[in-house]
Amino acid sequence: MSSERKQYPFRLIEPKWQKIWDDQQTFRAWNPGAAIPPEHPFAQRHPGRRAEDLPKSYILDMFPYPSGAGLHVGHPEGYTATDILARYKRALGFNVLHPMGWDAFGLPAEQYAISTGQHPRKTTEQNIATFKRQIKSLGFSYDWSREIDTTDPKYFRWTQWIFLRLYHSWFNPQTNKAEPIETLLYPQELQIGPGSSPDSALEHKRLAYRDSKRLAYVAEMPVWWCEELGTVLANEEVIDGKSERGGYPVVRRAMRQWMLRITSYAERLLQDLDSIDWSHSLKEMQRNWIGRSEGAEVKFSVISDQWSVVSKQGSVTETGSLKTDCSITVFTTRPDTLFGATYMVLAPEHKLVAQITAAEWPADTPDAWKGDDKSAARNPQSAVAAYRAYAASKSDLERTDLAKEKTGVFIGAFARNPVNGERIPIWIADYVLATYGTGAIMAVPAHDTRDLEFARRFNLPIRVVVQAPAGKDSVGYVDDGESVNSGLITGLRTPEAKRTITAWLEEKGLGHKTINYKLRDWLFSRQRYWGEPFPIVWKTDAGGQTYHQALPESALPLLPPELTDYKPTSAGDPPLARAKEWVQLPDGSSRETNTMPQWAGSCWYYLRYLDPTNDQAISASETERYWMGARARSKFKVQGSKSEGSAVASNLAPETLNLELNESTTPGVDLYVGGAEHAVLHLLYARFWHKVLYDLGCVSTPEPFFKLVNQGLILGEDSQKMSKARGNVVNPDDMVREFGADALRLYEMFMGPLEDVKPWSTKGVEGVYRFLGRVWRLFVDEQSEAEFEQSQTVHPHAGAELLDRIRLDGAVQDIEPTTPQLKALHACMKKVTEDLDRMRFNTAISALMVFVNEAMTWPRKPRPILRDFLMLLHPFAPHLAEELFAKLAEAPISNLKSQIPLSYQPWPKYDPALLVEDTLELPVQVNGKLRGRILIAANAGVPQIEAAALNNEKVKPFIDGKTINKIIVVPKKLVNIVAA
RNA sequence: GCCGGUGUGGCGAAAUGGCAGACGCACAGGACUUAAAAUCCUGGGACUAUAAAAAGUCGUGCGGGUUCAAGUCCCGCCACCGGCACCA
Repeated sequence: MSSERKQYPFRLIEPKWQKIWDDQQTFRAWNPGAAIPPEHPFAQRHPGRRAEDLPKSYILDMFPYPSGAGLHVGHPEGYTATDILARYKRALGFNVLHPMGWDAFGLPAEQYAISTGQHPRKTTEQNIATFKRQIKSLGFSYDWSREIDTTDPKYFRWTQWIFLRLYHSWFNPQTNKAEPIETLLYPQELQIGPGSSPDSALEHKRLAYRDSKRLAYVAEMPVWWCEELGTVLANEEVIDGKSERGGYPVVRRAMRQWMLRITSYAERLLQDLDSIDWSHSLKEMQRNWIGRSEGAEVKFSVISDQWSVVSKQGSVTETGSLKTDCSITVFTTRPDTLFGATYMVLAPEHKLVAQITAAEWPADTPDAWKGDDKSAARNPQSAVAAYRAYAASKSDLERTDLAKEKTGVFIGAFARNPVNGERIPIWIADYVLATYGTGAIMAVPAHDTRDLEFARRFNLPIRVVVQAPAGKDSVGYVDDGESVNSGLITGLRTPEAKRTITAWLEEKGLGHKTINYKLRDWLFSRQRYWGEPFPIVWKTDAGGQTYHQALPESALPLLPPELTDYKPTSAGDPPLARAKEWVQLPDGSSRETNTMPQWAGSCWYYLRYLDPTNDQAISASETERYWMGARARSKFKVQGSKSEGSAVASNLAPETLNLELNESTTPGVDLYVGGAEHAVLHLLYARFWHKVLYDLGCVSTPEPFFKLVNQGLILGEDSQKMSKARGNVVNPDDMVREFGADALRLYEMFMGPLEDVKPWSTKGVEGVYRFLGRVWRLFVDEQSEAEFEQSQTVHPHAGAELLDRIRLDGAVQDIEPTTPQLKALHACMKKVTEDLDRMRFNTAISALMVFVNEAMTWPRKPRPILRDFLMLLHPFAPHLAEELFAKLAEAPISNLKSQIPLSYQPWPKYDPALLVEDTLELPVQVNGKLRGRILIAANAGVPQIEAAALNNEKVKPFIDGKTINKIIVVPKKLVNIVAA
């Protein structure tokens, strides 16, 4: 291709316009109250108006991690879609915020630093430079004055600030929101009586209580430690119990970790999905991740005849008989099956296991119940210890491997079923997770697949308590049915049975209704260098107890120390621990050495774009309320929900703002586009932080992203996922060099619907490139272009000024358009406008092609028509459109009155009257099959149409000799004759 | 297993319940050219039939249904893609 004649001189055109946009700051977005220079296109388009007088549109891309590999063709897909809409919205008269930045903390730069000693900042800067060059070469209309970088201390100062807000807050279940920790209410025994001064013991307890309630709190949590690599690994970096890199063994190690209390927000995160316009599948993913389930907690009392306390080493330290008041609480979604509970299972890690395990096997305990490790089967305690060691050695992945057979050990103890007093055995098994519910279950083998599998293996009783519908086996039946053999609920349908038994349990104090979530609190610390340090120090009190304390806001940003070695210490401390002078403070306290995860910076970046240089706040309140649509009360339809959502977005007084309310003003980011890989984590974390900031009055909307769209993955030409290994990676730089940025943009949008997965085709790029060439030839004079090319050969290093030698085609004239020409234009306007509103870029482009195909046949081309066409083209192919628009503007023409740049010209409005046809061609069907066509006046009446249809020569043979039962005339669509 | 999505020419794809395949790619034929490239024009779902045309039959993963009319709506399957996965 490179040897071929170029379709048009995009290599001069594209850099030319990119420079003009840069110099002019064309796409700078103005905040409320900003002084807008009168020469800026915004001021020319909207003379005398302030930024806040216009409706806003916040169009956001998921910002990239600037990797060393550079941009991928997947990136420009979403970026082009948002850029098209940003340009379209600008043309519609919106004040558009369309920013870009860098999610630049992360592992690759750190690992590169470990192996080369090069500071991650250096690598990061280089990668950002590459990404920025590549993104700029595509001509996106970003406001680069708002560029942010999560690794910039001016940025992460605020990431740390938000962490402090989390640290200084608790979740008040009464108000269902976050509040400053000062409002925390202490339980009776921790309250300070009036006038009395607290002693240090009480003060210590109060501190511990307060710390346990913070939204950011500390807990011992297991992490993966890889001895060989000398580092801690993330879950995703551990494959089958080995490190992803190098395949070295990893072990679970308990470490002190920072956690964020996202679980407090589970219900709101779930509920508020109904108020935002995200795809059905994405909402479902979030719902599944949150995993709400309603059920009951039920208490089972332990009736062990012998009990004992076992030390960590496995030896018995204490024994006795019949420990009373010891009970196990289980969570179940099926309290109606309580009568079918024939055994119980605790997670191996359950706290009560040590306490209730019997010293000796009860008489008649089958050998199979004593565990697979025969050497440990001599008594319950050694069997339990062996099983717990076995379970602990397995990775999460192995533990959840469904294919394997269920394992477990009877602990020699029994519990009493609260509904029927039955004595049932207690087991430990790793199919019960310590982290969900209460870490203990009642097993109902007849109506739970897992319990059934387990019961069959160990020969435990299976009792049917729910009658399956006729034709289905009740054993293993897990759906709703009718309760049987179940005392007071026998005969009730499942929902009723649940209610009844739960009420009964509550009355007896044996249980209560409850809601459980799969969502876990967020493990927020990483043992890494290249991340935000925690603004926390550790101190030791007089009693030798350590406790944490937040740094004051004035200490922010807290910079990471300079290091030469980025590996964790041999003791397993994070790399920051190597900087002893940084860690140890003069007052004897020491700094937290963990860092925040990469998610931290991306949790709130969309708020920083609003006011990126503000050093008093994340963003000024007025600015935040303008861009986030604090006053929006737009009614909107939410996909998949019957009710019409009403987003009353603000908890602030709207009267104080002087905003123009617009129908389409939405609360939060108007459009957020990015990959589906962030469907759960990033989008859930960001929603969580946003809600906390909302509770604390820092932001004015409960949700950050109103409308969200996932662009589909772009596959290689072989329809396989693009990867270096497969050699099917397409580099955007190559495409821009060969075909230009406009062609690349246009192709990415023409491939198919934005959200679909679709394979790349370089031939397809050539196709749209040819289309752009046809657009070019529609406008320019061939002779002058040939001269231009000659002069280019003579002056190979000449710049864009050579483009001035190209003249408009003589057929382009300032003449009255003909009716067919107007029709072609307005049909195109209608289609492109409607398709842009629905984000159907591929069909909008096809409408542009249809127009050009027709316009190519016109002997004379009216300038006003071509001018409007360029408006339609410009969001898709902005460089070419600008260049041709400039050529058109060289001579004054009727509808080019002002000097407003193309990027700020108003969007053309189509005239429906022009699209009305006088004569229509109607298809005529006989019994639903197409048989002929009639030409008929558009205003013809039904009898006239019927007559024409019946008299059509093509139709006649199919109705001759038949009875005509009915003629259906669909106005302007078709005629169907029903005959027999 | 559960949840979500998608199945339409050789390929990417279009089609408020109303002419299936717009637009593009690839392909074929033609014009221009010494020739090629580029460009321009023409063709095209499959099958039957025909010298050609006209024409007919079938056709949107499979099987049913609703309807004058179904790619589109309903019921039951199948395949593929994505997510979750012992969550009680």
